[in-house]
Amino acid sequence: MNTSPPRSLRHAAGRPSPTLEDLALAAGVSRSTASRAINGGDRVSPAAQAAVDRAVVALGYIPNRAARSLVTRRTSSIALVIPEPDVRVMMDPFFAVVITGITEALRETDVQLVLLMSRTDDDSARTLRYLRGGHVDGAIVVSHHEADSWARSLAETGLPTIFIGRPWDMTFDVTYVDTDNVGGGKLAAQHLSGIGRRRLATVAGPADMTAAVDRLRGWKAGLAEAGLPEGPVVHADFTTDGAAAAARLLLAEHPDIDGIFAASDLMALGVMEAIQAAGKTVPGDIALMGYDNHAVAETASTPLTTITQPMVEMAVKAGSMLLEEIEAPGSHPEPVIYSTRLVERESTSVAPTASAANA
Amino acid sequence: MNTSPPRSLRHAAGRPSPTLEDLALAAGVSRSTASRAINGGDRVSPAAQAAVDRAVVALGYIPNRAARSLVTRRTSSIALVIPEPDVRVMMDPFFAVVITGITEALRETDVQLVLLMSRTDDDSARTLRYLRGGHVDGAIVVSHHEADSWARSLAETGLPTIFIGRPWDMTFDVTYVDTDNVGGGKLAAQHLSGIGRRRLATVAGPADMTAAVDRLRGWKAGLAEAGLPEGPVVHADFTTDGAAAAARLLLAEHPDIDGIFAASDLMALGVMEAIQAAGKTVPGDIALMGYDNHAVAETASTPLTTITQPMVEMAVKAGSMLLEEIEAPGSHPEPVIYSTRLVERESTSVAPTASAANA
DNA sequence: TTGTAGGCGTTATCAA
DNA sequence: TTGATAACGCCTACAA
Repeated sequence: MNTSPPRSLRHAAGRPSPTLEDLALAAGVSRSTASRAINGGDRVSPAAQAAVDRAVVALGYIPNRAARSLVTRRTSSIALVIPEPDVRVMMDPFFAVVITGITEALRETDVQLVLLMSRTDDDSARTLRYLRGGHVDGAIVVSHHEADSWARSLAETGLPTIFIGRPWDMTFDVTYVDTDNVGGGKLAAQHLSGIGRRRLATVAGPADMTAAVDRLRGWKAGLAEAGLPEGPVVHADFTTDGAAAAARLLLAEHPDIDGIFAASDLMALGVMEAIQAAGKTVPGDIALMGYDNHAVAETASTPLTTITQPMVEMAVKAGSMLLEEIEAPGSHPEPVIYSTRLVERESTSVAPTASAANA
Repeated sequence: MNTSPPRSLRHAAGRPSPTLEDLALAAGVSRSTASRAINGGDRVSPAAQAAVDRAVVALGYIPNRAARSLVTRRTSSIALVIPEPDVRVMMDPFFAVVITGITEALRETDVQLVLLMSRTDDDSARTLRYLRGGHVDGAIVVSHHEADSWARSLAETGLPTIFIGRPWDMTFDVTYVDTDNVGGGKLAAQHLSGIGRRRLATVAGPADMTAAVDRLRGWKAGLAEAGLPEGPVVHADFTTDGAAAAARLLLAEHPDIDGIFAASDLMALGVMEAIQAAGKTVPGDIALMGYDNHAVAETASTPLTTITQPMVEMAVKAGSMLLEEIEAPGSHPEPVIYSTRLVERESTSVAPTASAANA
């Protein structure tokens, strides 16, 4: 097993940065006092504190993280693990939101975010090694697919970890944040049945992703509550093209459908293509719903009714929860679930609209 | 000045990980031999190497980065600096591409990517401190706005740095990668004039971003080459809504325009809105071009002719260039410019098409 | 080829 | 409140 750096990095020779020793000298105190002054100023006289503060700005002193980390066993950095083999999925604004939210949570901290993308199994092994190596104080995992066993792997390391999105393997009482996908799916069923549609179908997401499964579960529950039959279910891969193909089959087999719930806005776009290709209109013939309140939902030729969820808040929460768990190890915070909300647009307006002529 | 961590992170107490000492003991060699065996195996006998290798797997040994970094002065990590105050801009797939590309370049390396997003001036100061602190071996800066002075700041630190996108301040002979925005703008002018459009206008990007400025420069040059007048120029902020507003003004003032070049696909969408709101058609009345070959260009109600650029390659290149510069300090690689290519779609088809009836 | 010894910059312990 | 002093885990001359 090769534990050496595949490539080494040499450092550009520059003027060496001042050390704590230099700082203490300049401030006229001992290293210990300087150290204390720098770290919160516990048990240091105002005079000494002032002298050190002055020296810090004078010298442009910046503590050496490696040295500090070596003795404190803290790295002041956390990892964001993205076990996403597919580059296209990475394009999903979701990740931008997650990164932004976590960064926001870290803002008042000196904690840095290191990005761990593992696309291959090989990557995963390296990522896990990195995580176990104590190189970060905690991790946030964007959990998606059934296959990845990050939950168990990380539970075993004891590293403080927060999952964004309910992980598959719940046997390790992992801490996570999520949106109420079940509730969102139910909202969709309630809305479509509420506007009088009766022959409903859904284009669900991949069966190996919790978000997709939960939305489907909520959808079915909502239909049952409304006294409607389950109706046809087809699965697609959260992409526009995939959904278009799935919807074509769906429409061919069930030409009388009058309402479709697509489990994502991107998929709804594909479904809309298929509907129009079949010579039907939205919402005239078929009311269509998406999910996510993605930017495209608003700009679509027929703006999409969709489900919105507080993604940024969720990501911020994940960040702050991780910080808490790092500071208070052993505290196992409860999972946090954010509720979803319906956003009505033209694609489910009760009466057929002018835009239906688009078809 | 407070150089202390605003919040501290304590570590969960776990079984201490094996040290080099433990490894050496288990392998029956000295620390130095173990160290050498781990780092490339220079001057170590096959027997010793084998013993160490065995011990590594047996103990699950992982080198302590902090300790290693302390003595080697290398951190095996690089920073991606995103000086982007606007969250919405972060949603641009551009960043996903950049991150993916850099990660790809780092794949065979043990170098980690740390993300430095600085939205406020305060953030910038902290980011800069982090960079100067020697906490990373190099940095990649996504350079966008005129205001940020990262080029100078980083040049002063001597930290190996690569810019993605030509920086504004070129007085410090910074190394960068970019796409040929001038060439792309020229392509647009050539194409629109080539299909017979004569009264051309452009919705340019923000005047404080090099990409926007360069595209505009190329556009003007292309018009000149084609013997056409410069035509009207309006600026927008690379968003759909902003472009829609700008285009409304443009169309009101110049009702006879028959071709528009929007400096991004997202902006082209807004322009299309404005055109249709004005009761005109694309491409019947006005041929419309975008830029970026963004996913929306293909899915737009009238698919957009646009300019494509090898963004992933560019990002990968940035990563590998940085690694090179880190390994060979002082080598100042030449900037690399990737060429762009036209992608023809319906929005500039010569003859008016059925979709023109969309209006 | 191997091992010994010293030091990287910081924090933590403990006596003053 | 202060300041020696000893780690922290690793690499690297240097000597063997």
